[in-house]
Amino acid sequence: MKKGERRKQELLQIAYRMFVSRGYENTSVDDIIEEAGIAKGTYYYYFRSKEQTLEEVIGMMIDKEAEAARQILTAPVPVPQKIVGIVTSLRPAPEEQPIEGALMQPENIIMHNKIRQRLVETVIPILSEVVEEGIREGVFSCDNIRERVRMLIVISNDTFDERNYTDRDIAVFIDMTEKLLGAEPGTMDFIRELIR
Amino acid sequence: MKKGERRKQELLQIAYRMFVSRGYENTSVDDIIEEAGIAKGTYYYYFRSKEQTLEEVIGMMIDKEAEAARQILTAPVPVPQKIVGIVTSLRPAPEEQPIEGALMQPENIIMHNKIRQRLVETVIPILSEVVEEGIREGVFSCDNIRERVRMLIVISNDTFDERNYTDRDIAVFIDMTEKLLGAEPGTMDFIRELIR
DNA sequence: TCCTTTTTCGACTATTGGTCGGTTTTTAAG
DNA sequence: CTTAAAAACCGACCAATAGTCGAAAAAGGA
Repeated sequence: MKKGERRKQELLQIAYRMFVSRGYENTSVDDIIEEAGIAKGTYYYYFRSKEQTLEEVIGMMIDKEAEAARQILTAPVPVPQKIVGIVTSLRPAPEEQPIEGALMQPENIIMHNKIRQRLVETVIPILSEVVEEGIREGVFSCDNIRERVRMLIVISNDTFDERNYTDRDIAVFIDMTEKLLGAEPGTMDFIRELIR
Repeated sequence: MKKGERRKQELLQIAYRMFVSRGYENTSVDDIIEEAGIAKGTYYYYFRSKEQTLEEVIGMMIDKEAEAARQILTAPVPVPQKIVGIVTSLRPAPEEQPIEGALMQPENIIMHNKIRQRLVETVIPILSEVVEEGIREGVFSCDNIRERVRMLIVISNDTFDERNYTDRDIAVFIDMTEKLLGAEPGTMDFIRELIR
């Protein structure tokens, strides 16, 4: 009765590895079952479809990211650093599986989008807490926190994810982050150091 | 020698209609050739692949959007209105083919992304001109125009595309647009009227 | 042991994007 | 008009792929 659970975890791990390294589209169910050494029927005993597998794999990833974010939440660092720390941790599995050259960016839009979508929803509340902390401390000053946090995530994603950003992109990002949260000019300048 | 060109345009039109109404993924090459009344070989005489068809279809759409944007560029309306006019025209084929309920949003990520990507590149220069015009007029005041314009497009897309936005989303969007371009508070308030 | 439930198997199906050799139609030159 | 090359077209065929299904093996009690 628990052998099944182990099997499922095993399949999830294999699928995770293959999805991340070769992309969701470029991984066939046959690939997965070959790697796992099982038959087609067994795979579909555990998953309703290939997409459901992706959904569960993403769930795993999200959980990990969220936990990392919550970790930062209680860390003894200044609020602006917390913000940036959480936001920059949103890049899906950067150190995890940077196998090969271009694997997470080009055609893997489906997975990428699904991750981003669910990540946003997960991280908004966490990030909102940090912003509220900053407001209490007087570092930030703004209303509509959740909406602003969402926008922060969006512009961060677009600026840094899968794309060559210039110094000017960074400058605008810093400027807008400060204005988004109502921080004093210069508050977020330290971002420049972190990136490069 | 021009019969071929007509055929190709016809196929492009059919593909466009089907991609938009049923989604790229949910449209098979067989669907297209059946609708067109031609054989498989003929289709592949005109297109290297299904994806190339999508690419060309998107090209058509982009051209239309870009022309509409350029139209607004020379229209006799205040600069802020121009900005909003162009930005809100970016939603791909809203009035064109709103067939069925959820057709452009759910799983059509691939097409959606490709459109967005190429649209951004096309519209940035046009929108930048408008912003420069606004700067000359004294309505706006900012540097790094292209980067800011890009960000404007991004936040606009995220706020209004495929998602339920609240009054607070709009408030934040207006606020950030003004700050992004260095406009006086209130300059962009008219957006509220346009939307609703 | 015997019956039930869980797990596994792999042959089979349907759909899909794409290929290929050959046939018909157009075009234009002689 | 004849004819040969070029353009356009055809549809059978192929390979890959997600997903199905009935049955067989394992595992678990009673």
